[in-house]
Amino acid sequence: MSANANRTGNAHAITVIIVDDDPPIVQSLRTILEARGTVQVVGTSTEGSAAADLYAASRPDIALLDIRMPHTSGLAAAERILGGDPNARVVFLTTFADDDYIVRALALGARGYLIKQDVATLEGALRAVMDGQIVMGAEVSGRVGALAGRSLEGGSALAGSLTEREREVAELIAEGLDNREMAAALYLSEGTVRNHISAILQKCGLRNRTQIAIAWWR
Amino acid sequence: MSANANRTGNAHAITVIIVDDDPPIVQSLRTILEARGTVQVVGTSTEGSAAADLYAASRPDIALLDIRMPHTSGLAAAERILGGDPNARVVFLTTFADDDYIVRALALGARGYLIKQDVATLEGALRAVMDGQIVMGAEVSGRVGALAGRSLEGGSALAGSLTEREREVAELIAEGLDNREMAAALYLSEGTVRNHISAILQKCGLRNRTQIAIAWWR
DNA sequence: CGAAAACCGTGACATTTGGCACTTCTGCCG
DNA sequence: CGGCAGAAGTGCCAAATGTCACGGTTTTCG
Repeated sequence: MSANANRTGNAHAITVIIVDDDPPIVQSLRTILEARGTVQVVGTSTEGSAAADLYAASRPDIALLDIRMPHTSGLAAAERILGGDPNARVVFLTTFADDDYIVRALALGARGYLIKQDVATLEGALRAVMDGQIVMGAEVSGRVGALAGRSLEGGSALAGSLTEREREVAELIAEGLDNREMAAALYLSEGTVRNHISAILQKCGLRNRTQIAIAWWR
Repeated sequence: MSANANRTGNAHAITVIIVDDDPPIVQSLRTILEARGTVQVVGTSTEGSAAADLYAASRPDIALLDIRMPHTSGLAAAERILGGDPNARVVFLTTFADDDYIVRALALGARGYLIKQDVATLEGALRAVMDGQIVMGAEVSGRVGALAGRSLEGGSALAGSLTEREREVAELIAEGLDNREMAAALYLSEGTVRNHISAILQKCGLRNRTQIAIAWWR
């Protein structure tokens, strides 16, 4: 609202193409991106196989590609686009964090790997991409961090700053116990177990017990 | 939907601290960042060892750390900051693509890895970080792609009798998604996702989603 | 000493989850 | 053709989970 004040004198709108197999998504993305007038959608398609041609024809600043599509995946489409123009700015859109895809996406030379859902942050991300940065959605961070950690060594993102009790609770979660069982196993009340879990989630930046188990078995 | 909307404080002035061993750089960064009034530098230091205390004292939205410093490196400083607050937004600054560090930076949970030189793009990058994105300078991208090791394995310790859809759901559970996120990811209703989960639990003799995640990762 | 942190507990509360019943649509097999 | 299984959906319900705000104890450390 009060944000007005176009920061950069960069008056010209960012041109993009959108390729996503789901028509409603294409439409809503277009509407949202064009709302402020700083992004202009110069082409759309629901077919991955059409992406490269669409790119060649419209030469947008950025190509937004859904990574999961029926026939031609976003990765294949990106490969063809980048084959034709190695300086193309390809940004992938994904509905969830898939670390297998993100590695391949980055290897291909993608400039972004964003989460479709949080649409409010899309425009800012595209602007950063125009500035030459590479942008990844927050939900992907965990997976990238885990990947990076894996490629180094076992850096337990979990064990970090947990207290002894919290570590015990985390271990039991990783064994598949529910709160009642943990309370029995540790001679605690169920409420206390819950408090420990809340502390673990807060400290580790996780959202639920399943993610604790995943982090434990990295 | 990011879960870290916590105490973001709202709004328009992003508060940052700057830690860099070179005083002129600190000064010029401060000047440039504050020029527009959208970023407020609430603390600076030329000593990596002081970073964690400075962070704890000023609680900025973002900590900007030089990655190469004489005594305490930016990585060590970040470790201490993130140890105290796992949701801290740590952004590294580097003089040029020093890709050796990026892997460790990402493993630590850094939100950004930017090139000091192109200062004009800094503010936009910080804004994207505030939106929950992770931002990397373009020069760094190559190394991340090289992380492409083997992220290929996909667990199937799960009973083989699962249908395709059920397998997909199991995989997303193992990624840590909740029902709402899975529904969005698979274009299903939340109710249907639950039905699939019930089927998985029944078929595999498990009792909750956490056990599905554990089984998936062995 | 006094402050801080770990630890244990309670109770209220909202949200998430899992189970169950029942319907619809599709493609496939005998 | 009928029957069946997978997939998708709805609605309802109870249990499990996570958060918050407390109060209490003990230990650690400056």
